[in-house]
Amino acid sequence: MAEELPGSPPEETLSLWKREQARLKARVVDRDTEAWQRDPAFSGLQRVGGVDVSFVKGDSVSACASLVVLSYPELKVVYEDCRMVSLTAPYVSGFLAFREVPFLVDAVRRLQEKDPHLMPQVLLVDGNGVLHHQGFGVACHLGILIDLPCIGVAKKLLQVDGLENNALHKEKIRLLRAGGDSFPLMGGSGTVLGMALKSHDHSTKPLYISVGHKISLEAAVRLTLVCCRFRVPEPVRQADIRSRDYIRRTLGVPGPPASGRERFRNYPLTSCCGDMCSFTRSPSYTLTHTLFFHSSHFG
DNA sequence: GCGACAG
DNA sequence: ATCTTGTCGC
Repeated sequence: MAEELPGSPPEETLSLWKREQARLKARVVDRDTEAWQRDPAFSGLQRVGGVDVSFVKGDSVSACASLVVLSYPELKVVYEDCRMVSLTAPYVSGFLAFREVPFLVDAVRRLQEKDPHLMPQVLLVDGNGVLHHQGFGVACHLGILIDLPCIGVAKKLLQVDGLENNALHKEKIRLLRAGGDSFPLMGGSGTVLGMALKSHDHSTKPLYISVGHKISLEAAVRLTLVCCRFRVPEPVRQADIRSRDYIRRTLGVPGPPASGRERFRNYPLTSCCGDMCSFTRSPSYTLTHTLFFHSSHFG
């Protein structure tokens, strides 16, 4: 049975979360640390990872966390890990990591134990890096916890530090001509927090790229671009597709194939997900994740 | 009451 | 995030 998730955490919890973000933020490295990152052709780069969490319709707790690893430059999937999980924290803008990151860390840990030679050299994360309220989005958070280069790839502009999706911003987007065109996202302090990137010649909406950990913004944008067959870079796109498929296979098609709108009529989700989840976490999300964070570092 | 709101 | 079918276009 799925636990109830509060609509919004108490102010005290948000305060703890902010303090944790501030503490971990000091460890972020926003420059290139690997040789391949400075190479014009990324020679030396062989594996790029992508992570995502997809949700079960009508259930705020059940989700599928996925990690995929793609070969570079072929962009073929060489590793996939999908897992049903029970989320313990609600979604709060600015605190996405506290909802999703524990399960992503678990996935990376499983890879480390099962196929360490397939460990990606960089991870593309669905969400922001330093382009964030506290300068510490989910891509930074994950990067710090697993000590791997991470890139924040957001599909919508997070309006922080004076950044606004206003008429001027939309005009700048309109002026992006070809795939690869971009413009900097300057925060109020004059710092470049990220880049708006047209990832495809015929894509209207840009991607919002920011540094997660152990990579420069320039390399992050350049790598994202070479991973794009479509608007969303292939590692993130494959993680998304496969996690959604996993949910469909697991919860959506228990019986003979039905047709039309008959297929996904509110199946009893809770019965099956209890068995699927090997993680049973504390019902309270107040301190659980913070404690979990301390105990997780390797590599 | 109104706008904002990564996933 | 998710709800949604076909359809127009390269």
